[in-house]
Amino acid sequence: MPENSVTINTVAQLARTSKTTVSFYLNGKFEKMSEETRRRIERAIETTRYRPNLAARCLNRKRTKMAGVILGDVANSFSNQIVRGIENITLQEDYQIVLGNSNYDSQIERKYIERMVNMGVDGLIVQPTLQFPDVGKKLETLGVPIVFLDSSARSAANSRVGTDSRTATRKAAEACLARGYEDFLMLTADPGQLSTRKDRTSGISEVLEKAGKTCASLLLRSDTKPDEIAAFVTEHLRLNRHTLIFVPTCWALPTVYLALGNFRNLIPDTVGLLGFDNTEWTRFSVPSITTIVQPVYEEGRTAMRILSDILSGKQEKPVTRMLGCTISWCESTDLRLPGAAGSAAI
Amino acid sequence: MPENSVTINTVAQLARTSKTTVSFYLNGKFEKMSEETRRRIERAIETTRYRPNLAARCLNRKRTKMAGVILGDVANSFSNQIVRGIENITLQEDYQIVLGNSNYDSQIERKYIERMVNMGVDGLIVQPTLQFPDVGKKLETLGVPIVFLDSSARSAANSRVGTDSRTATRKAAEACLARGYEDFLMLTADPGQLSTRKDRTSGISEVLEKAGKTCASLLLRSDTKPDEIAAFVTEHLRLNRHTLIFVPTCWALPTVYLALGNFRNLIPDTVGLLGFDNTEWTRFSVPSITTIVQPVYEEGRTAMRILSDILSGKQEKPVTRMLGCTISWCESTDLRLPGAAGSAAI
DNA sequence: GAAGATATGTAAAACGGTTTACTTCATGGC
DNA sequence: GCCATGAAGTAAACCGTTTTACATATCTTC
Repeated sequence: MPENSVTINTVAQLARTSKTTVSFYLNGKFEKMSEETRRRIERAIETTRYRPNLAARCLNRKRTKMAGVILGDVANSFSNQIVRGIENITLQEDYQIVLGNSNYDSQIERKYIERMVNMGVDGLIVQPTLQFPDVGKKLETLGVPIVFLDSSARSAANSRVGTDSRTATRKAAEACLARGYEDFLMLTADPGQLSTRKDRTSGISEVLEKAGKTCASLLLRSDTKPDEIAAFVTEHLRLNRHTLIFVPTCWALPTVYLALGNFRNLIPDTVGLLGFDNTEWTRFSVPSITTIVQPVYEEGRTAMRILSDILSGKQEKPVTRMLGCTISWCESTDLRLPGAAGSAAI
Repeated sequence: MPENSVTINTVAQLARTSKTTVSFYLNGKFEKMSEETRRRIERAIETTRYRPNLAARCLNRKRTKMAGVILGDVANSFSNQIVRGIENITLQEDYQIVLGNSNYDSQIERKYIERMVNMGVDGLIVQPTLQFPDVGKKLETLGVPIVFLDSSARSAANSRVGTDSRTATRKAAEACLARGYEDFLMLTADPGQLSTRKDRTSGISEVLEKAGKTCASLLLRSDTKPDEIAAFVTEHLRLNRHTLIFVPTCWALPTVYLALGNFRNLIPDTVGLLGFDNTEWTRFSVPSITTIVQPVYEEGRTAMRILSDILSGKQEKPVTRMLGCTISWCESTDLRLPGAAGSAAI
């Protein structure tokens, strides 16, 4: 028998009381209960090893203490820090995480949202796919609060947690200008509708415009080969110098780094490299790579904290919270010119 | 109202039939139903946007289609590949993942196991903490099947999925001997009770014994500083040459790599470096690092496959399945001597 | 045309809790 | 001695499904 056959009735019987009273006990309503009865129930629970069946509880209760978390790819470094952050709060607030992987596919995403709502999650934390905002109208009819990660989609029904990558990018670009880089080259994936991606590029455009400079760029696809990048960069460097290569798309950084093979010895003096999201290898590669760092763990914590506050009634309306980024200065941007070394909050 | 107020009764009413029939429909038992009725139910479900309440379903059904997954640290590269592998199966088999992070703490682990069983998960996949096997006797009374990851704990109640790192280590050591490394140095954390860690070191000892060699070693703690390692290695290299440094503890590899700063130019000619678990940075660092690779994604898939088979009755008894490792040959072991290049299954 | 057999369907009892509405008893005040 | 109050406790309804056991109508078969 997979099911534990000791129910609230078993306990009530053993404690010589009613299941109502046991239920009260379980929910911490001790007022209507004598010291004596309480102890009998306690003993009965202990000897029977009784554990309440959560499904039954969910049935006529509002809350299941489950939080649905739907991410594009649970395996990448963004996601796993997010999950850790969420977990940090759920553990102390007694929630359970139900995990879904949308694989950046809005069909699967929708499927997961439906299933999770049906199984009774109290709320959702979702890193939405591109298409999601279109479905936004349905959010109000969803019935549960939802927190979006890194999305610009607003509605009356959803909270948001994001990072201010625009400011960070601007500061980084300014600092690099100050360090002596004169020319900028952007290697990036098509930002498409993704506002968070646009922020990263617009932050840099803003600075360059102010400095009266322009910025060459190459659009990367997920299947762009290192050779293609290398050719483009070679051609670019034939005409320019003191170039800062900016790679705002974090999954593209390894490919770019590989493509730069022949230029590595030019880093950081002739060519600088600025990426997004530090990982083990950006720190340990030689040269190590300067990156703009999003506070991902904190983002997860914030998202779950918001959800928890909404569910407990502490927070009435949907919230938007933007977190500041950090710049992790490493060897790939010229350290020998004046400027901060190490990590800097902005 | 957070709850969707359209129930099976709403549908039954609209379809002018009984909720029993609707329930049958929902569970695919069409035999007892006229074409006509079926269509009416279909339409009613569609117009009401009815979605069955999973909690109610769980109540008197054996299965909740939830699988509990408890890992030491959901954020590391081992875990997230595991989760991806599990997710790959759950998606097609219609299970939901309920995630827990034990933080390698057996108290938290136990708490999660209890909570998950109470909430009705059909089965568990657990990367057990060291202390867990002691609690092993309780497994039989748990009521749900459990699959252990990378653990030697056997009982009549649990299945296991692991990787054969011993064979892989042996093969790698043999290959390195053949490539000309004469001296071996092991930098490792205390294996303690962890049999999977012991396998990694015993694999190498076996080979060296056969070759009539011994192996110096330094025990690393989680707080060992790079300087300390550097000093030890310097001293060792003063007396030895053609040394292969073997780091079987994957979290220690970056620290060791950092500590080897001054010796990096000696790699791979004078000093070789062999690690465990390839990651982005072991591939992209210069020189890139040869590692023994566990098929982690496949491990996750296998674990969930086993669980699913047990739950569906396809599999009667607990299973143990060991997966073969791979060696990812990179620049840090002398490639210019004869031997395979690239990745090799063993 | 009576006796199954078959097709179609349903009422009611689970499932294991929570919540509501009600009871009983003791106490105190006047 | 009567009423109000509060303390301690419980029976029964309810949550939304599944499942069991039974009902009815139609079709075969002899």
